[in-house]
Amino acid sequence: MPELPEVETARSVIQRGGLKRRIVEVDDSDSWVCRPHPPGEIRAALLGRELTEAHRRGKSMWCETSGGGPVLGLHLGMSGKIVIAAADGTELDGGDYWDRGRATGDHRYTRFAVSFADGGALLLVDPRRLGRVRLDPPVDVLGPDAATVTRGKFRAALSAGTAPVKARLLDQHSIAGVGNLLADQILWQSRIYPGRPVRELTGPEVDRLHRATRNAVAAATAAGGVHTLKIMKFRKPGGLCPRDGVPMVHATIGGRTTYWCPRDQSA
DNA sequence: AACAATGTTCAGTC
DNA sequence: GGACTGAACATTGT
Repeated sequence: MPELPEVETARSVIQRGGLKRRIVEVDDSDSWVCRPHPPGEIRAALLGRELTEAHRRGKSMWCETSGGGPVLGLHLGMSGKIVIAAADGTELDGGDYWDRGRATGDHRYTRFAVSFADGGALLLVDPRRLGRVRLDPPVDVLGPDAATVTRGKFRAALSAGTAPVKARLLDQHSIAGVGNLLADQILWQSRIYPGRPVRELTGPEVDRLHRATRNAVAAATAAGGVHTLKIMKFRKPGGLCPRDGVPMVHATIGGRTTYWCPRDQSA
């Protein structure tokens, strides 16, 4: 589920409801999600502290903690979401594709939990268990955030190499935050073939990609998630490009299923 | 039952 | 060492 827009929603939920509450219990028993920390290590580092600030870069989130405590890194993986619960049982929900239609309060897939002194909690709910919780995560290795990347930084990230442009857009070290669906939207909006080597892109094409990236991220964030992107309506078998009515085609590019319009995104 | 899934990482190759 | 590719990871839904 989560690309940059969903992660930003989750960060906002933590910022709004998860800060300044004393931590009295932590369930870090899932040693896969909490790797490389052994069970109890994250718990011991957080007990008695508060989360004081929630940050995000690309798809990575992290929270500062009080009293000179460690940074708590949170990653939603392929299917995670953050739930903030209040003592009275009400929930602030970071939103989740996988939970649409499912009763609220269904936390069968909780993989990590922080309980607060006021009776509330912060939960990482993640059916596919590819999310991750760790202390002091490395965030400096990420590229510039896709929501705010400047034209100059964007040009630099796409200036050299032979990788398909879609693979480069998905590379979190180059640009942080673009996932499979955003990438298809960005390339379709820019009318560029996803398999084109970045080295062959012209200056105007790179600038189109930059504008499309900023636009797609802003639009999806405002509308509530990447599932609201225009391309979702025709990014499927039998889908027709709304610009010219041609059937979309698909193949694996950059290691991921990719849809494009063979008419105006020609190789 | 087989396959794909909105993500990351690691081993292998050039 | 750097760039790049494809498989692996854990689990669920179609």
